Order: sequence, then structure tokens, then C-alpha cells
Amino acid sequence: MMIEPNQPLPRTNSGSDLKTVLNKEGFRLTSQRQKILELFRDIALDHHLSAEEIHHQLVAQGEKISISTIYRALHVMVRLGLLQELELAEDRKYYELSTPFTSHHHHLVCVQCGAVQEFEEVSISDVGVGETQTRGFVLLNSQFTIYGVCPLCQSRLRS
Amino acid sequence: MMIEPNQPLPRTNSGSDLKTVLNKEGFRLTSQRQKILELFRDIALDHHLSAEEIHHQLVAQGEKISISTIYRALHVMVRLGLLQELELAEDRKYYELSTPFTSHHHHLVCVQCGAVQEFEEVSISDVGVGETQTRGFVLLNSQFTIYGVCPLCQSRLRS
DNA sequence: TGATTTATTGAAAATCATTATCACTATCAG
DNA sequence: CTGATAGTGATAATGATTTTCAATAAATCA
Ligand SMILES: [Zn+2]
Ligand SMILES: [Zn+2]
Ligand SMILES: [Zn+2]
Ligand SMILES: [Zn+2]
Repeated sequence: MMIEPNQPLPRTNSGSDLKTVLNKEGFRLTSQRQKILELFRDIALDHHLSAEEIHHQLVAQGEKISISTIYRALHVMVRLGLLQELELAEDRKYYELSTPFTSHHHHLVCVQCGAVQEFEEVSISDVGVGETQTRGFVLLNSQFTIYGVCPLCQSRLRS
Repeated sequence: MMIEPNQPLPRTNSGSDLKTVLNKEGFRLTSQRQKILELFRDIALDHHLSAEEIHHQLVAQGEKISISTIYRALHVMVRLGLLQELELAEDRKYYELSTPFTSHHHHLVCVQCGAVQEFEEVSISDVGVGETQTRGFVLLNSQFTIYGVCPLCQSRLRS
């Protein structure tokens, strides 16, 4: 119901390992959380996943993990700055690994087929930093998302 | 379930009146749809309203209108380019009037208290236009949204 | 204008992503 | 190793949005 995190936290995914990062905030390292992060690291290319997709993937590769745990782990990881929450589709959240480059990377979504293309644009993030500074906000995250219709769907619609 | 609009439409809110705009696409002018647009024009020129809030407002001013009708009208108006759908909070959609300036206007949201500040930045919209053109997409809409913690909530959290 | 067609409405039920509950288990600090 | 407690899985609950359907009203045209 409330948007997390409850208090501002650094957005960096530092060199320390997962256990250290978790314990520092009173969270524990569990095999389930490890599996989720491994999935993101293995699937680095097609890397926008919903809770349901993460669950499917893990179950498919033989893991025993409940959907509740996925949701809880996602919240923790967003709070710790390990994952980024994205508003790509209108009915669910997507997540991706939070790298040092994430803040310069934005999304172009086809509303017909759901295809997502990414692009880098440093100037946009700079605007976000500037706006938050002049207004005294603590910056947590910013997203630039373009909604449109991809070439494939355009021809599909014309026929 | 599906993201609208189903087919690309011009985003301009031209000079023609509501009835003409609706009929052109096979929709009908109803008193409910008029009331909703009037609400945006009278009370909410600079506000962002959710379906529930629109319903509350209209009922409060004595209108008889159901929440289903609000949702249906919002979809139609977004499809016609009269309203803009915003992802400000994580659990519901917000809407605002779509003016010629809307595309240059972006949002800074406090995740603690929900306060929204707006700012203009033409360069961001230009990036959107450029990206869609080079990739052959038809541009429907783009949003730059910054999530952070406002000064008030910062002091509140410190205490 | 009046009849015809069919989009729209209101009320209620359904959907579906996400969250909460709770008994049990596993992690971590000492 | 042990106690305190965070985390898990199964399932129920929540809540925004969508759908259903019979009744109503807007657009079209004779
Ligand atoms: Zn497409
Ligand atoms: Zn991405
Ligand atoms: Zn605030
Ligand atoms: Zn706005």
C-alpha cells in the first residue's frame, strides 16, 4: 500500500556480498533470496521480470519457492537498492538489476505487444538530480518511459 | 487488461467540441462524460485525480454516477487524447487534462506523503520524440517521473 | 418527429495482482 | 549450541479495476 522504501537508502550495489548487505539492515540471507538474485544475474539480457515470471522461472528450474516469498524478497531488494522497480505495463510491476548504469537507462514500450527497448540518456537523469536538489527532495529513483506502437504492430494493425 | 489505446491516435485536443470528438470515433456524448470533463476543467485544472477521487467529487456535488462509468469514461478519454494517464502512486492510476503543454510537464512525487510537484522540461520530451522516430515507433505518450522524499517528510522522519 | 439501432449506464459479481495472516522453520548473534 | 526473531509456504483477504447484463438513452434516418 505504501511505496517503499520507508526511508531513503543509498542506491549503490556496492562490492560487499549479499549477506553483508542484508544483515546490515537486519535482513537475513536465505536460499530463496539468493536464487532470485542469481536469476536476475543469469538472465541479464531479457531482464525485465514480473513477480509471476520470476516465480515461473524458478519453479521451472526445480526450485521450491512460493509467490509470497518472491513478493517479499522483491520489496527487500528494492529497499536495499539491489533491484529497480519499473512501471512498464499498466497492471503489474517489473524489476531489473540495479547497476551503476541503471539511472541512465530508460524504456520505450510497445503498448500493443509489450516489447521493451532500452536507451541511454544521461541528460534525463541529470534533470532528475537537478530538480530534486533545487526542491530539497531526497532522490530515490526516476524513470522516463515512452509508450508507443512498434513497427511490427503498426503493420499488423494496418492489415 | 490490455493497454489502450488499441490503435494510435493523435494526441491533440483540438478546437472541436466534445460531441464531435466522441462521435468521430463512434462514441456518444453523455451527461456523465461531460460532468467528468467539467470536473477536470473546473476543479482539477492543476490536479491529478484517481477514479475514486473523481467519483467522490461528483457524488459530493450531487451527481448520480457509478464508479464503473468513471472507469469507462476515463478509458475513452485517454484513447481520444483528452486525458493523460499518470503513474504517480504504485497502487492506482491518476489522470489529468491533456493540454498542448502536457508533454513538457513532468512529475516529482514524494513517496511518503504522496505530494506531487510538477516541472517543465522540453528537452525530455524531445528525447522521447527522437527515440521513437529513430526506432520507427508511433509515439503515444511519455512520462518522466521522479520518486523521492520531500523536505517535510525528511524532517518528520528524522524526529 | 418517431422508430430503430446500438452505445452507455448502474449495480453487482468477477478478476487478478498484491498483501496479510499464521503456524512452522531457519538464520544469526552471543 | 541456544534463544530470539526474521523468513517461509499455504492460504485467505484486500482492493483497484473489469465484466456482465438488463434497462436506458444517444445517434441516425425515414
Ligand atoms: Zn508491438
Ligand atoms: Zn531496463
Ligand atoms: Zn512528503
Ligand atoms: Zn501533472
